[in-house]
Amino acid sequence: MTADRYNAREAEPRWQKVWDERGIFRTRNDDPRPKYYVLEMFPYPSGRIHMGHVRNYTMGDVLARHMRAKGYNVLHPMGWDAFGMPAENAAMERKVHPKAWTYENIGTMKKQLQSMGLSLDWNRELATCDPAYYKHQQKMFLDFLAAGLVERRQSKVNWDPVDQTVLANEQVIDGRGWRSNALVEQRELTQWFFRITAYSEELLAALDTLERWPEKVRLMQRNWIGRSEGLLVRFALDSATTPSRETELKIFTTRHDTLFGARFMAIAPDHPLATAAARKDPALAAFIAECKRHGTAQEIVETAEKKGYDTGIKAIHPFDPSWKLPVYVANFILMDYGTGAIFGCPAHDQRDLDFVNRYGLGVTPVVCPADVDPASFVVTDTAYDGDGRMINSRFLDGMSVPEAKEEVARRLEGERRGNAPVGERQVNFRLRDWGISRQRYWGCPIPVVHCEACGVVPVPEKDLPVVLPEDVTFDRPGNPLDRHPTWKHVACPECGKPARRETDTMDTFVDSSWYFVRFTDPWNADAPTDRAAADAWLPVDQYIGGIEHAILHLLYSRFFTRAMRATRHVGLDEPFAGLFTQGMVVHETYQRQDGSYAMPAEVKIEGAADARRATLTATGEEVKIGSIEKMSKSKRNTVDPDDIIGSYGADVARWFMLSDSPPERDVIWTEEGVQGAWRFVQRLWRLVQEAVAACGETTGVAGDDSAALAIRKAAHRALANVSEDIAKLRFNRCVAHVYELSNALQAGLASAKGRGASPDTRVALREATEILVQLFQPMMPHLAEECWAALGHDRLAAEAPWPQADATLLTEETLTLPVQVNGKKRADVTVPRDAANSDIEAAVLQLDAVRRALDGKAPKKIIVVPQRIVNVVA
RNA sequence: GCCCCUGUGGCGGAAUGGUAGACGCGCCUGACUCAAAAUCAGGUGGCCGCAAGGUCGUGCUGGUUCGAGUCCGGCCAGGGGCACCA
Repeated sequence: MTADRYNAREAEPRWQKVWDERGIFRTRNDDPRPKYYVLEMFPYPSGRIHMGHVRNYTMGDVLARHMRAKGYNVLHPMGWDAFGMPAENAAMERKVHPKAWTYENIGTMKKQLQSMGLSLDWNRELATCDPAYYKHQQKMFLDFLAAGLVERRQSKVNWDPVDQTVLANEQVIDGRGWRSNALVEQRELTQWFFRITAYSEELLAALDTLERWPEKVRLMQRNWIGRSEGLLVRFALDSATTPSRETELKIFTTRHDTLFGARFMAIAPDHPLATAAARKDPALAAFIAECKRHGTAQEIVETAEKKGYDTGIKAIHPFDPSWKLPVYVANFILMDYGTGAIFGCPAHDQRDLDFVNRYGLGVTPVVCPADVDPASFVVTDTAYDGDGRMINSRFLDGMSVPEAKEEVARRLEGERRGNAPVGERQVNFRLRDWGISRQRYWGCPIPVVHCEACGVVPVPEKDLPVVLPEDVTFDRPGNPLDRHPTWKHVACPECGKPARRETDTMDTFVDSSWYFVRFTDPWNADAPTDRAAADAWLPVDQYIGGIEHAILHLLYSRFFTRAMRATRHVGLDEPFAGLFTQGMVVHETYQRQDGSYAMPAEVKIEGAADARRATLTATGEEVKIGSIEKMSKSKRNTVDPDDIIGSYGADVARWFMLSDSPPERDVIWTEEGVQGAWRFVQRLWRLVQEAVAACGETTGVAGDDSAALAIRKAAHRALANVSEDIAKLRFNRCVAHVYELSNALQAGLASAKGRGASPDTRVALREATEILVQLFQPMMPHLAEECWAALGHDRLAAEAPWPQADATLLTEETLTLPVQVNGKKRADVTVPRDAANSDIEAAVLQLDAVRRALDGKAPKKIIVVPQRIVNVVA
């Protein structure tokens, strides 16, 4: 064998240059072909790309190249999610300006992405930290403000009392600030909010229309929005016990059927009634302060031990004026949800039960399961939240849960106190408005001015963008914009008197909530969008990214698109018609004796299976092979894409990322896997050269010589399978089909060599080779160009139209059906494709295995599933 | 704590409710070679059997079905999200 090795290092940059020079991935908005918009979540420019990016962008690229071959005008852009905290952290730690750091990272990462051979239209590149981008974001903020979609109000933040700064949840570790180590407190600030809750109902309902979204993402969003139908109940307060003149406590409940099981009331630590009561009760004030002494993360609140403080206030049961319930301040009640107050029914809610067990408040079960005797039904440690009949509930006794809910709602609606009904049916959402204020420098400035005389004044459009000042310092914590000597001082746009700029910047989720729209006309200096371009390109046909964005980024983008519609920047509601969430890239970990981690590149692996051991290449020290985890800097189990591309080539990295694991699941990066991919690249190259040698420049249509027919069938079956699987993003199966075809082609070539190929076979072999190259072109585009050129083509493989599978080659004349007896496979039967069921049954009854099983008796039943299986029930 | 997902050979995985293990990795045998690597050909879930074949087998457990990896109930284990990481 004299075949050359395929030299990826030489070939890949060569083909990348050809693609670039011919501009074949540049997309025009006036192209008349049908559009297809494929987008991968744009990266944060953290420094270098990681394997997760390689996986994500390879998947999108396969789809983009495939759709291009299918004749679509494909939009496949790339940009940078360039604002965010890491740039400020770098500034503090390494004394480098966030802007310089960010753009340097972008430069590095762009080069890395380009070395992957992605079919991107780099002409549309954008960075969210560019004033040319955020100018339009500021304009939309003002439009949203005018449309009533922006509000300003108080909300809680994590406050570091030592650094005097606001902390992200990520910066709070075990309740302490990450730099100062001080105990974090909750603090109220006035902040800007986008009124996403104005669209709660719509965002929920429209989930049903997102048919090409994973069901689990829709479910997660549904739960996040959290619509619940319940009852608002106004409990009267015993005036003798209230701190000042409070007369009632409003609660929201979805379990009004259990009102007779009530044992206590609970209010949030920041509920106004709690604040009022604390003014007269120092111990309560201390308890509330204690509750605020941890961060704002919900996880912390809900996993904390359930604690309460009895305020001494009594609430009066709405159905019994003589029944008084104690009002507790409790650490597990959230002011953000409902009214920040509940009634506690321990028998049917686990949290309430834990609470009464701690404070000895007792339990009354009011819903009895169907199969339990009401007289003996008790609840002690486990609350019962199932269905049943009402007990211990006076006029509700004997009713079902829904009947009881209806009866309670009806009675309390009809009863009035003051001039309002005691009960009111209400739909409540868990979804909260989106707080976008950040007390940070490296973000999009919020374009408003605070004037003592005029209040909050929007920056006039002609003055946009409000540009970040560059002369800032990071020697101290806190917001550099706020302490900048001149930037915030500005004349009020309305009255001209000295005023102050807003120094908060926007949440970086705002930046990523509309970049996909901007890509449709990124050159537009006058407006955020060109309506014609945006409406023609959107929605994104296929969006691909990590599952970690299942809720926030995707929900915010859905809201933002609606807000842009309301302010006439786009004409649609849903930005992403198809969504795919890919899994993570994971790798083994290696740990030294001293517990520190070693990187895969530093380690040598020997042996197999149980005998595998790892040693440090440099010193020979043995390291422990640890669990497989998400690639991360802290575990040092990362593999640098540059190293892989440098030694094996981009095609190998791409191929391995697509092989084996289903794209929605995690993929384990292994050295063996990469080498397997590399060997396959070489094998394909040899195969194509052999095929060229065997078939020459043969063209024409193959006849049905039996060898030729077998090859053609294999090729067209692979073609049909790959076409179907790419469309469904089942790339691991595409890989398997390419392997199958190359196996079939290799066998075909070997026997053709032995016997001397007929003209028909030569034509079939050439056709199969061309199909093979086209099938892997989206996945390994450089190798495909090299092979395509070797096959004598002048045009690029990237520009070749997708071949059409010949349907007549996909069906067989006879079928071999498995035969089961009582559900267990015992034999096969081969029948003509269109055999009648009765003929199949007759053939099956002749089989030895079936006769043995029936032992002379007639079968009870024969089930023939056409084209599938036969089951004989003996 | 709440919400969501996943669990199949030695390993990654395949399987519209219809032959469990496609395809790959690894391993074994053979060819080529002085030898090794590379490459090529064949084999490869466990147990019993010379074989034909049988039998067990998709985290555990119960159910629906002619038939369950797939559907339903209960559990166990691992992972993702929880509103200021992106």
